[in-house]
Amino acid sequence: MKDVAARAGVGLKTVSRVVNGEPGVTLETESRVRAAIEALGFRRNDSARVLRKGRTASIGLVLEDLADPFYSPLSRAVEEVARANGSLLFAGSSAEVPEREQELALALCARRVDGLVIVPASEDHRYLEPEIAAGVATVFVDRPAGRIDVDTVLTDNAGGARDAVAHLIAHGHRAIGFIGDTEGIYTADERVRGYHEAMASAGLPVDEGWVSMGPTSPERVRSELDRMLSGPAPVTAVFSGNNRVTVTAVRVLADRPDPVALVGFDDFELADLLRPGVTVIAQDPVRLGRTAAELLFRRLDGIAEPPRRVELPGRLVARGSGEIPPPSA
Amino acid sequence: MKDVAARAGVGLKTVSRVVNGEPGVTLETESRVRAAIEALGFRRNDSARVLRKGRTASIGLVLEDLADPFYSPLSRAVEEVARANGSLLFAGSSAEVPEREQELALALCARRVDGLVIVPASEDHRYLEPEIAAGVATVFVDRPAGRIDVDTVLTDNAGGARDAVAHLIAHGHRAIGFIGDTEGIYTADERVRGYHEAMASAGLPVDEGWVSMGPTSPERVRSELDRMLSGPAPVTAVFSGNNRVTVTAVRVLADRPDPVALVGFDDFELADLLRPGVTVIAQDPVRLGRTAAELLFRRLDGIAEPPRRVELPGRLVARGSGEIPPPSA
DNA sequence: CTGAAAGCGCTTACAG
DNA sequence: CTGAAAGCGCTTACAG
Repeated sequence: MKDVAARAGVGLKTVSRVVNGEPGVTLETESRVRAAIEALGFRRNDSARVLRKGRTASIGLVLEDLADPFYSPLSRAVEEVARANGSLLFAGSSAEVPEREQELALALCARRVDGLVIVPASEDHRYLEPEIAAGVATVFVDRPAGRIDVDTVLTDNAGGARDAVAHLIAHGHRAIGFIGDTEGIYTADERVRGYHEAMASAGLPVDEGWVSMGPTSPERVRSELDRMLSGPAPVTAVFSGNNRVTVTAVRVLADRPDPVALVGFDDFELADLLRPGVTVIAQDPVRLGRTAAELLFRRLDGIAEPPRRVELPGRLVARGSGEIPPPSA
Repeated sequence: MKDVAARAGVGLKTVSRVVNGEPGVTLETESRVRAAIEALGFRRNDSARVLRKGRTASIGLVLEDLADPFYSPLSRAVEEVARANGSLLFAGSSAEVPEREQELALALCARRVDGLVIVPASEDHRYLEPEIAAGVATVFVDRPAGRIDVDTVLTDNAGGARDAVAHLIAHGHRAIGFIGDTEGIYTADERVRGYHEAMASAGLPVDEGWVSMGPTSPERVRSELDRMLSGPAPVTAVFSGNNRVTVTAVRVLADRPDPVALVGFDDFELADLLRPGVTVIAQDPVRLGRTAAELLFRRLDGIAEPPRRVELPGRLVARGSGEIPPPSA
């Protein structure tokens, strides 16, 4: 910038004015400056700009896995809102490792992102308190924050799970299995809670072998399903706790001679093309992401109100697999 | 930092040393500095650091759509390599709009990203020349750059398309339709080229109604398929040009009374669970992303060699739909 | 082991 | 309409 000013024979401030399109520069001066910029291949350095201005016009997104079919539309929605607000997006995957979430979030804060959208992997977010106090707008999405009070956007997981299980009960099932994600993950805990509530409110007992929480690896899901479907108190229907479990469940059930009812949490592409179509509780990842990002930019616009908690409903989509009656019926 | 130094009663440089874990500080001094950092809630500002150091330890990724099931694993792979190299990732979607690609890429350069991984939406990338000259490492992936010579990582699209069509020919088909993406998109053009080459090398004529290029919207794909399957020279097999076309094609063919052979470019989840399973030419988006990012960091490590062009093979995965014989056979 | 000075490339507040 | 000075928060190169 100094070189440009020298070459154009003007002051630094004048170059700054031209680069930023500010008024108060003669057309002739401006064209001289532009020529110098061109000749020198000048490119403004936004880092220096940031240092003076405070705002970086960038936000950070920390989630579990950028490649997950549930989170990638959520990311895209956050990106769109950022774009509409003139911001760029940093994105990082925690891979469900608490230390990695923290490392990412703090690295983004050190870059002075204006705000942070977080799908947490950890349970204690007090490490963010100094950042929030320093003005970093923060919104949690899909799962709540731990030990701090911030804006949060969630799906009604327990409600969705209740609907799923009630649907199976309405179709005549009494022995219903649940295969969920690892205990401690908020959504997993909420969904198993919804399962128990629905069974209880229908007056149905739950055999201890019917509920299985753990990693969503195909191996585990397959063996747990096989166990539930045979054994002393076999289930006649299965509620799968998320999209990855559902995909494996579909594979396993396809190999069995008798049809078994299935409802999955989370929708997925082609669910309607399988035979039978897969009945699901659909979340709306785009709306989750959009709502979270909009909340973030409201804060950045200076809206000061107590932290909000927004809960979006799940939606039951019946496609066939959830309407299969129990064998005896 | 100044405040911390004052409070600890040391020089600025000593604070810097403690913050950066550099040697040459007494344990006692260090603990005094740490206490001051704690008390003042000090957070290092990386923007200032960047201003001095040159490197920002961040790279940018510009692609078509972060939520696309093909690009989201590619993004994740780029992110992993960035992480392994201590870099953060900016990610942005061009939505196939050339101006948006350019706007994003230049905004990232203004933030002084160290490097750029680009899935281009435009055909002329000379706008990047000043940036590249200024030291921004740049790698193109999935589609080549236009009018500049840079590192590029591609799938062998024409080769994959030839394999797909040859496979259908080997199963007895002579009237084979192709539904591709919009003309002008590199991968679309390469795949239609492969289609024609395979037909030609088998000595088969191509009816002009058998090839259709355009948007991948379900409406267009459906109407074009219906047209190709009826009319004067109906096809007995279809080669679909990408994952979105394939998904619609599966839906359309499922509604038809007679089985029609189908091979799709790009693999997709659950392709094996459909009846029949869908035969595809599988690309490896993770490997594309990883290779591109590794090439980028090689450049950042100072490797100076002529731009490289890496081409990864596609892989035919036979699952049933591509092995359906023509009706007369 | 420690620190004062200069500077990275911009913008802000002010004066002309 | 234009510019010189100060400063954003760090690091570099040097001296003690």
